[in-house]
Amino acid sequence: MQHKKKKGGVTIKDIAMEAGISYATVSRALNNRPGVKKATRSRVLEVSKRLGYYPNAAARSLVTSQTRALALVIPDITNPFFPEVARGVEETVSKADYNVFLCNTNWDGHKELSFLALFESRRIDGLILASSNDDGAIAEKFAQTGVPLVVISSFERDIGCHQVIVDNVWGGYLAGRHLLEHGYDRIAFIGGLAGARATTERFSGFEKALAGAGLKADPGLCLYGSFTWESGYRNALKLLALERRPNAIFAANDLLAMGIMQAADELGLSISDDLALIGFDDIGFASYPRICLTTIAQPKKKLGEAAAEIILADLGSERKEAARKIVLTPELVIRRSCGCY
Amino acid sequence: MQHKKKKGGVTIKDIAMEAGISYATVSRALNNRPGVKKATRSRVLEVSKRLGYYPNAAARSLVTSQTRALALVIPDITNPFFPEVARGVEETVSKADYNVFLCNTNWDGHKELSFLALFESRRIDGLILASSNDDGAIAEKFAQTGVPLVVISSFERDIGCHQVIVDNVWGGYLAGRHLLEHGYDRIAFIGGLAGARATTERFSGFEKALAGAGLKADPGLCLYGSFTWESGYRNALKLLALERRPNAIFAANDLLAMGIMQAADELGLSISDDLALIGFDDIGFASYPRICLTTIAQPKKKLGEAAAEIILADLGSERKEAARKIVLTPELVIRRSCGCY
DNA sequence: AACAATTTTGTAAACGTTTACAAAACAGAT
DNA sequence: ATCTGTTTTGTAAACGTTTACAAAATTGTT
Repeated sequence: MQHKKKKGGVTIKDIAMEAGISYATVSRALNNRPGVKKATRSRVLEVSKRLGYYPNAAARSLVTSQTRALALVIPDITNPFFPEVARGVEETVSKADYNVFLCNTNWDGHKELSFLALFESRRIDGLILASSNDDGAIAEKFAQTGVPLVVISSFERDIGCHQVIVDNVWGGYLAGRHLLEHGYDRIAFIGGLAGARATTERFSGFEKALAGAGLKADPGLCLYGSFTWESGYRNALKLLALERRPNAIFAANDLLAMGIMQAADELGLSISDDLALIGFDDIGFASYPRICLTTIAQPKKKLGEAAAEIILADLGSERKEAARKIVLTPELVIRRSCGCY
Repeated sequence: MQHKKKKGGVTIKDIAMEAGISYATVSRALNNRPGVKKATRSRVLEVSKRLGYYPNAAARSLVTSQTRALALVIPDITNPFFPEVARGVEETVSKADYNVFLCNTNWDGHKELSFLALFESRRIDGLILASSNDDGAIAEKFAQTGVPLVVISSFERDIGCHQVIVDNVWGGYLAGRHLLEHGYDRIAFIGGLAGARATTERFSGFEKALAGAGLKADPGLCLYGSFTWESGYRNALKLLALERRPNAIFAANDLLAMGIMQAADELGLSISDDLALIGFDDIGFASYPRICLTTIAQPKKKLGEAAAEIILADLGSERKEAARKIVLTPELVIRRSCGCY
């Protein structure tokens, strides 16, 4: 008859007992603290290995008040963009022995906010936030917790925390300019969430490009919804049913673009011949031959890595770090959908 | 001049002080333990809210020896199959106030094993494992830790832990049978990792279907690699360069199938007319109009949910639960790629 | 008003670490 | 052998909870 719970594993005291020394010394040996005799240290190491000792993270946290855990908040694990970012984060921080709680919000501000309790309770050491909410209210709440925070989305007002973003305006500009160069005169814009920075910034770059050509965006050709392909599909259907339908569309992300493709396909319209299309993100599937989506590529993994490095640096330093802001530059990658070939 | 670290937040003692009672009572009130006066309880709640109290998870873990943290190990966060599973897990366990560490192994057995230290150290309460390694060696090591473990992949030998799997053999059979019904006589198989259960089981179902028609799988038409689309692409290229090339292919997952499509496209071969194709998983993109991949659909989210529920049940019960095994049934979903339309 | 029974509260120990400080062991010099 | 200085080790407190047990307060009964 065995107990279900081993009720705690091997502790530092067991090692001390076995090695015939005090547990303070064991702690020192295990943590490579100075002032412990070589012979003792190796004996401790030997015993600890033999007994199968693993330090109890909770106990350690309690006294050091750091958990070596981070949280990464993303709005949609189902959008290939975010797993890529997550990978960048995870790989970087794991090298420094940090682990990450992946928090998926499903674009739900309430759920996002509800993670606050998690962070507070678990006393995570740092937080990387890709907010679904763009007025910065939630981010500000997170910032108030005092843990190092880096946001990988931008906000209207300055939150005063680290920031790693890609230059959405520039990306939008690139897209607009490229479409213009092709001579399209009725260029539509399909955004994600209305008011979301990813939408508005990309749009403003797009507008800038139009302005450069002496044009203005036609409000009737600018539709919004959410960052899903269903939304792109529905809005494209509307746009393409128009009397004078657009001959080019800039989509605020690739998922939207794929929805647009779908709509065009169904209507028998040829993407690139009848309708030029540019997306944003460069998710893996964009390069797929059957898709060949021209898009504004974001350095996804890099984004995660940069955010992780900032957190790590902040965690490593004693003083409070000044808020850093890193702006990554997106690039136009030309495939078929824009009608270039 | 402010200190960087707040060095611990509001504690139970602060509340006790403020409310003028002992901290044991505060603890009881906060945890809804019986035997605390209604008035006291509400006062505690009020004070705790006013002070912004969050229980310290580490301290709590230390005494209760449970962390309310689970780990989910997956081999490839970049394969849309797994985020879907992850979502099922996360949504289910979060309702019971558990959080999850997402551990991505990149199909690397070493990395997978290295997570062991994490689990031991963090004393996670439970573990859901989609192993990249199929002989069960790693899973067995995980099982030895004594924490409730549910694997969502199958192994050659019986590991003696909970298991939630989909019937790969049946899935393979469905695929083979469907292809056979179409009259294809040279059916190839492109697997993922050779020897991986996902590969071998799906293949064995496929063989069974062939056998039912008095046929045998042609070893020359069965290629292996990894579960990525690049691998599918490369192997398809080989297959399609054959003198007597196959007229149908069963791919062990959708990513592979998409690679195969790509190869066919490049060679000017029509999927469905010149080459029938069936995948496995039913990732989101399979239903995309430009893909229209006929595939064996796995209940991805369900898989995660079921695994999570088992863990939760195990965690909830006092005695050691008998190992449960849940087998989910995959389904054939017919789209274009198999030549049905 | 006193007692028993019950409800509510408080005290203290425990969980497994880290770390300041004190104590002991050792080395080298006399 | 003794002393000094250094290295190594040990003791004890602390981190923030939970919880068994003891103590106190409250209630009901007579």
